[in-house]
Amino acid sequence: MNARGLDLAQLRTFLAVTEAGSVSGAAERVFLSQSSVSEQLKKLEERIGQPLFVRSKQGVAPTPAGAKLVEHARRIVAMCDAAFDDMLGRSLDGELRLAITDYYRPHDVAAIIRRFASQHPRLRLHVTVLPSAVIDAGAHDDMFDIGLSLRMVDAPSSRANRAATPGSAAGARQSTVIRREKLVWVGARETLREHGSLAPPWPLVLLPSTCQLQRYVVKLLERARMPYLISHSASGVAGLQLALKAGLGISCLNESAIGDGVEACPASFGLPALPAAEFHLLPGRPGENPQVSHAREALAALLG
DNA sequence: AGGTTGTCCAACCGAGCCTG
DNA sequence: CAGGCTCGGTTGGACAACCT
Repeated sequence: MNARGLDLAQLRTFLAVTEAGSVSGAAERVFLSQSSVSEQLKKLEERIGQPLFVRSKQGVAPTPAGAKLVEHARRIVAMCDAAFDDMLGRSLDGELRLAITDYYRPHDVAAIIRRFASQHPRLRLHVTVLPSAVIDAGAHDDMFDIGLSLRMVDAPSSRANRAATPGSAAGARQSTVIRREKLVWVGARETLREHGSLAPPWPLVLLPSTCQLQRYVVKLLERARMPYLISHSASGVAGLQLALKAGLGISCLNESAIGDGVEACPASFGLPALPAAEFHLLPGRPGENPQVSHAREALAALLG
């Protein structure tokens, strides 16, 4: 190791700790033991000459020095990865069109895409937010290069996809499940706590019927013979979150899309049980540019 | 010059301990 | 009890010394 400067492995571990919020969580990410991560942090702190994290039983939080180092570390690691890919002839350039559902980790997705873009500075990234049904339907068109859609685990389209065998017309290539989350009924925290219960008909905050999750919710309530009224229609998940927070009604969201001021409805409401949701990275089209295939692999590593 | 051996040291791990 | 730290043992890479 150099007598001066920063060690790349330690910086990667440092970033993993920052992102995981704990030493043990970071250990899983970087495939080391908790003690090894702790020792690497200690060495990095000794080298820098000041503590980078405040330790507690809830995990770790960056000190001002730690927060300062995060930005440097991200740039250094991204530049290193980009240089490595470039030397292997895997550097991405040109235009890449990404279609993504807005249910996917709304609070993190911008940072993930920014990190992807910084790893591939020559890439011109074009991101479009679309309903999952549109993304799935466009899988065979030339609307986008890489698609990320949401599917309910017990929904027929999902089952069909899972059952697809290589060589079959519809599912010659399998999509990749990159994340699985619970779906939950949600409403404004204040409304739920103040009233304790809501009376039917259930006021629903929904997206347009092009959203398969919202169609699913309506079908579920109708099947359970639970009266509802659509109290607010939003154009996207961000609008849905605002309407929920304002107490305009209840809706169904995946865990990572639950925003501030919104929380799960209590079981006492008796709302129907919801399935899990999966985020699918659509497979490449036949004859796809190898660069797009590589971009898909790189994105899958970041999106998980 | 190239191969083998011995030594050093950094990195890792698991166990046990500490702390709030 | 969960999460982090410390310690002792193990492993593997780097390097010098030695041998063929």
